[in-house]
Amino acid sequence: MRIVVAMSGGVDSSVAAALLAREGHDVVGLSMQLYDQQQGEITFGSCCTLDDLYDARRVAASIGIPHYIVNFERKFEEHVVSDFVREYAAGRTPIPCVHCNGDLKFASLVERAEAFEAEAVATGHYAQVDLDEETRRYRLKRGVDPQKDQSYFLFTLTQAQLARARFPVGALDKPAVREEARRLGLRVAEKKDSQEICFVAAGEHAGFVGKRAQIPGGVIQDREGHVLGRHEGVHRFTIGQRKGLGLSAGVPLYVVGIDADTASVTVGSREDLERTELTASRVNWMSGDVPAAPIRARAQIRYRHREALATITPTGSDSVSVVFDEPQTAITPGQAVVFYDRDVVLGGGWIA
RNA sequence: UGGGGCGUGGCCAAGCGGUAAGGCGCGGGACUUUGGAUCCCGUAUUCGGAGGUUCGAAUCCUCCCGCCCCAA
Repeated sequence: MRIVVAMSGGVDSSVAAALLAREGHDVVGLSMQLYDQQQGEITFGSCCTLDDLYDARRVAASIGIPHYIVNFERKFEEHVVSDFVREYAAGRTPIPCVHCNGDLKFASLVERAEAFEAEAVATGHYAQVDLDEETRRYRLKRGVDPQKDQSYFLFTLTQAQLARARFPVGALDKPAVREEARRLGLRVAEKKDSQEICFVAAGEHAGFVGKRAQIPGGVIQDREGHVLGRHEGVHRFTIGQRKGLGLSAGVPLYVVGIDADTASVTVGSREDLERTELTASRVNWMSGDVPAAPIRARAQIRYRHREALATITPTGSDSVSVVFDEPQTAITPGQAVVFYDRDVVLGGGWIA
């Protein structure tokens, strides 16, 4: 079977490609060029740089598969970067990785795959897919390694995309992946895990957004409306944030509310961050139909959040109301809420 | 200028004769394919200023400076 592998230049996708090749598949490596490497405008983050493309190329060569670099600069700008800026400007906190996965890797890349007459698209995500024999639906499941599971970032995938998706490292844990990389002699075996937003250097995202959007400053207030200080734009904050407020009080202060319309940021105590309910829109019930009645499931409100039991009530074809059994800390608009039945992703949506 | 109170690191604050707690903030690290959180480490040779008492003072005394409250 011909399979296209999205190679980022990291260990995971490198091993994914190697495993598929070893299984005898006709593997084609594709790497996405996401931004013009020549323009000094972007301060580079930790992945998808020229060095990473080079690593991907070298890995492809060493495992004996063809490798191509596809130019996704425009798509990346359209789907990932512009959304990132728009969301922050609106006082929400975006997850660029979800768009990168859904809109690029599993949408645009699938199109490219067709040009290569490939039947499937593989990535280095820690997630699993299988076909539910009863419903004849594809199911997205958590990766075997609970520490590295990335199913949360894949909740927008459709049945058509799942049908073609392959996650070769999803059945392994990270140490096993590194071990495999070492065994294969891959140059990226000890490469550091990617982290943080790939197109923005650590700690620079506020500056990045500020350069692309005019965002007014405003006040920082407590829950009673007392002005405690000023800030230079709502894009510098997210719900639950503690650092960078420039305020001191007897107890740590956290951002508990952001209002882009009035450019105000509200702070409060840690307890003030707790909420039991949320609503989500653009919900993708990826493995089934919209439930006819409220369901009990576990909901995860951020990557690395321990999923919590909740009652999920559909309020429309793609909207839901979620009520947790226990209060959750820092439910943040712009982040995703993903529903799980054990390790199976039922669906997910965007927190309003 | 009658009475009272206070001035300790960026903020708050303990200490009240024995050689500067703690919290917040800030910096660094760990963790992490979003942001945030969390955890660990660091952060005043010095206590508004100048004298004095004392073996020894942020702590006692004197004067000065600056705030605040009450009364007129």
